[in-house]
Amino acid sequence: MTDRNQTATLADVAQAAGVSTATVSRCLNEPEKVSERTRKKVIAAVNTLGYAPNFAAQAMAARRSKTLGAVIPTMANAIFAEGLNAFQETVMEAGYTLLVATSNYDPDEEETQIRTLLARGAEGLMLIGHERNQSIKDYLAKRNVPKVVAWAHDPQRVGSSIGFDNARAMAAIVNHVKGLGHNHIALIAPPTEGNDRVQARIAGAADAVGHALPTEIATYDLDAAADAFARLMTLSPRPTAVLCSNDVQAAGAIMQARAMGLAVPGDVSVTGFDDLAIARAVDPAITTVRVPHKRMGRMVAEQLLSRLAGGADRMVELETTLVVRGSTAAPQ
Amino acid sequence: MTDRNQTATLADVAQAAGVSTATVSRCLNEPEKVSERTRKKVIAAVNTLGYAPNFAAQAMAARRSKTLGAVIPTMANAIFAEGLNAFQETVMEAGYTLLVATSNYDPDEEETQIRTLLARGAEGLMLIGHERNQSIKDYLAKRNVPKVVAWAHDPQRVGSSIGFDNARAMAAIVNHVKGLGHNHIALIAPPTEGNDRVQARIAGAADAVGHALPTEIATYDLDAAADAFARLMTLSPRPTAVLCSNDVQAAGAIMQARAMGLAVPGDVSVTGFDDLAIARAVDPAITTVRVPHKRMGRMVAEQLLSRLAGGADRMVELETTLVVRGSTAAPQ
DNA sequence: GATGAAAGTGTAAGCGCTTACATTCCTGAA
DNA sequence: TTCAGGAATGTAAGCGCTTACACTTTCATC
Repeated sequence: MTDRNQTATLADVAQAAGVSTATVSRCLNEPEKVSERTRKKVIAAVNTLGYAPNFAAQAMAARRSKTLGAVIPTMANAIFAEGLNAFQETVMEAGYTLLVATSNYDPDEEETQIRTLLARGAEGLMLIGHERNQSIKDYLAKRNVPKVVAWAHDPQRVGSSIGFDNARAMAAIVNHVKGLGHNHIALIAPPTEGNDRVQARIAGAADAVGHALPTEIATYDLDAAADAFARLMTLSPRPTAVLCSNDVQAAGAIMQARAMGLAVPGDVSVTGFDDLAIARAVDPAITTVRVPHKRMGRMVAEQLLSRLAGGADRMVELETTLVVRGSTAAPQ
Repeated sequence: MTDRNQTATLADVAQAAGVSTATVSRCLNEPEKVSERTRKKVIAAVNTLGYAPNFAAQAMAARRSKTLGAVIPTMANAIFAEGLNAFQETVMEAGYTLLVATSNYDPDEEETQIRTLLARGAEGLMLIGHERNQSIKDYLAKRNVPKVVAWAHDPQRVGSSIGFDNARAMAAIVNHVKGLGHNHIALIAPPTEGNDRVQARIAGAADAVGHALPTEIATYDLDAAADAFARLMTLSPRPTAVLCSNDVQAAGAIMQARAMGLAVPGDVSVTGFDDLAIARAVDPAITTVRVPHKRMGRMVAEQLLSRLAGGADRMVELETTLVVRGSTAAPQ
């Protein structure tokens, strides 16, 4: 801890330029309020000293951090990557920086991450799904932090959200499969706790067929999905269609089908969700639901910025589209 | 901007607990220095007020942020996700928080991201690869910011790095393919500018065969790789093996081969790099190089923390392993 | 040239914390 | 009982910035 990280301060720049710190600050933040002459002097000083503003000091003095936060369940698969990217881009264009945290699908972890982001000065949050601990909901309400919920749409809720109707999207898949003639349909879904998107999908599927479907729980990786698929294949009657909550799981299911010598879609149809790259990479390509991730991310950012500027809450429902590919066909 | 975000401050807690701010601060940061009695009072006050420390103020007063930064090329594919995750976990265990930024494989963008992270108080950085703008190198050197380079190992360089020998890993693939009897080998690689890992891989392949190989450049997505594969198939003699710089590209190549009616590995062998999930999801599964992402991420964090604590620079070379799967076979 | 408004600049008070140093309290040995 | 010395606490000086307010210049107008 010697003089590491020694950095020029505003005062250094001011001295070098022969002006006051106020002028330097203005020059950097509201250049139009400073005369041409002074501006040049200041900029020269900034450059020679390699001055970079200290973020903490800035945030503290101005009492706003120009920072937004996002907490997503995971970075481990691509589900959120694209939306987050679009979110980030939009946010940066507006001069804000983004703090990202992951909750690992754990409500408690999400809560601490939210608190951390807030302590770090996040002025607004993007959150995934509606469901979370009551304590953190209260906290957010009390602090009056603008937030917008993404990846979910539920007209029953209040507040800002940009998302799609998970139940309806799932129902669309079910109807497609039913339309092909399948009567023995089963589900592979990730753990439902704290995940209202998945709950909605399971419920949507049940609604569409009129009863609850046999469901195996698997985490978001190939092997877990493969195991779940194997378990489903022991049921009798054996399902002729397996609907997965995610393309990765669908890929795992297809992988396992291959290992078991079952043809897809000949012996069993498989569907995914999200339309990730992997959906087209596997053989057969996966019938899935395309979610407008990019658009969603961008709209979340816009809505959040609008809330920050005093705008009203808004709920937007985005359309999803069924993408039929080779992994589904009529049962033999 | 009314009284939004009003939050209890240290002073509020101090008043509520009937002690000084210094005591509250100590109670939170060095509890052992405070008597049992006071501690209880303070903790009670903290809870009833819902106090959370203001990060900016903390960082400013203590003149250290307990923050590390990482800038990775992209979150769009899974390449860096796993390593970053491990990095993050290790860093959090040590009580640090992590700031992540993406450069989109653009050196200039990387430079601004690094500056941003530093302005935000990052005390150390994880960077991918050795190659970057001289200006930012100078800046880091001048500010004496501890950094460790990941994903690359180059004995020629100085400083801390945890990585593997990209050239050697690629040579291993080439040797495997050559060993199967292939003489017409081609490459699909991402844009090489500012990406020393890819440059090393291309060079490693060239070394292993004794001459430069026909190479098509494609970004990290299925379609770009598919196009690149199609272009390679127009060469004469037609390559019997296509080595990709990444599993996603390999998946794209296989997808395209299927579309063109070419059998993999019958008509053409394909290899990948990284051993991502997708490598096992596709059919045939991809012969690839397994990189110890998790271990690497963890070691980078440890090395960075050690540097922060005054430790010395260290260069670690990790082993990679060739994983032979169905996508490679002897040429017909 | 005098005048007042507008434009440019400076002064200084914090923002919410940490921490060196000063002060007070408590303990046990003499 | 006394008192040294450690333990517990308080006081107050910043950390590097922004910004209200005060002040000085500039300049068009009369």
